[in-house]
Amino acid sequence: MAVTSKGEATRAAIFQAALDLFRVHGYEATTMRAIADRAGVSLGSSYHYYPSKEHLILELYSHLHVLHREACAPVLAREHSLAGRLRGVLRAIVMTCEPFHEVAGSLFSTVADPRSPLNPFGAESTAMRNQVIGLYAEVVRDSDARLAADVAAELPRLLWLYQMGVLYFWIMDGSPGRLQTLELIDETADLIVRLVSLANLPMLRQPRRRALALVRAIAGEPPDN
Amino acid sequence: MAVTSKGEATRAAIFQAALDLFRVHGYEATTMRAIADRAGVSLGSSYHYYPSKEHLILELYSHLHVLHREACAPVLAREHSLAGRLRGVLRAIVMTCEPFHEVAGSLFSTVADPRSPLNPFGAESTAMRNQVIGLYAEVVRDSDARLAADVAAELPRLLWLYQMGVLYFWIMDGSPGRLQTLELIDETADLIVRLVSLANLPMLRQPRRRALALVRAIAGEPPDN
DNA sequence: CACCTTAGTCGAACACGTTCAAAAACCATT
DNA sequence: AATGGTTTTTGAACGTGTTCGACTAAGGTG
Repeated sequence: MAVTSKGEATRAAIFQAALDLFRVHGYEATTMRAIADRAGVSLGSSYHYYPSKEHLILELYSHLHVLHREACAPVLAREHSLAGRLRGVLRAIVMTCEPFHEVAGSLFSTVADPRSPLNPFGAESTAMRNQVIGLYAEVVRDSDARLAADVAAELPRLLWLYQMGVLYFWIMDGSPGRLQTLELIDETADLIVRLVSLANLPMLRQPRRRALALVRAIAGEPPDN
Repeated sequence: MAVTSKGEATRAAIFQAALDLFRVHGYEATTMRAIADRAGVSLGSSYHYYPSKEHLILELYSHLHVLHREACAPVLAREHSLAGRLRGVLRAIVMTCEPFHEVAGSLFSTVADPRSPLNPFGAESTAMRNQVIGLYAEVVRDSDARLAADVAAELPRLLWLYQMGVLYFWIMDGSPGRLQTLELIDETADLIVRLVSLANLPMLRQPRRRALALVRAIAGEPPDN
């Protein structure tokens, strides 16, 4: 779509204009005509670089993922408790996405559609999914928590799912300063760590085995990293 | 919106036309003009009865909810174990919605948007939400499971959330006969009952309290039924 | 330099959801 | 029957995302 450096510059200008307008007016109130105007190009040109308005969100999506990894790095280097690492990573994602809170709803509903190539569960986003799961594998691996091997094996995938739940909660969260989301993160991160470390209790052993078997059966080894 | 019986008939015709077209072409590919045409009314009339295209989905929802309640009745009358009742209700919802499986994806992504008036967590769907939560209250109340009072109080709401998770899984499920979803239901229903009945263990008491407090803090008493 | 290919640009036109003011049909009351 | 108010219906607009065919600019090739 953008082959020459001139094309690349135009593409960047369109994305930047969209970003600015999204921030100020939100996603829906921002028209493609306004984006084109601000970028100094014609309406048609915008569609030369981005096949649809939603594709501008997609660009934002990968943009945010990079920022998130950067935001995570310090806390992952510093913190060693599993709960602390989890909290840190989740807080980081909320902070990173905060400027786009209003846009996030549209992003989510776009991506939630099973037919969307960007659906987090779909085949086409395996790479991105594995990156995020890999992040949580790192969260688990370098923590000082002592976990059973079978739990440790499936935990990253489950934490990835957990992150998606938290993000959806955040999208819906209208509380000032997004305090509800922060409370949710603090409480659930703690709860998860507590439950995971209790998983060795004799009484929990059988449910744990079946639960993990279910996760394996569904998420399957085939598309594994 | 529909005061006279004639109005009621028109409203029904529009809904029926929408249903037919949704089934065949899906939600997005169905235009309001096509619906109006098929119903034999003008475009404007459709908007007299349904403020927006999305409101047709809402009607479909309550339509399906009625069918679901009917499909549930036998198993709820017969079955007394909590796990059996849960399984029954969830299988029933999957069966009921099956004719709309292909459409469900676009419906979901439309409804998942926080700005949509149909968002399940939003204010406008409180009535529908409480109906479903009420169904799960019935599932819990008339079962022979012995639950702590605090757990029993929050469980219906949590089961409603669980149902939404299962439904999203079902939407994504492309397996023949939807067998994966059925397996998920069987396993998780069992797992939930097991965990809930273990909630009285001394070691689980404190996490349980905090978890329930969190649910209360977030779902809140204010918009309670 | 002339030519050709391709990337980039443009803006008019289209389709669809939605709005609105006015017409028509309907119904109760006089 | 006539009147007045309410419900229902209509179709022409409007705004917006998207498409498309044509034009321009740039760069390589003989």
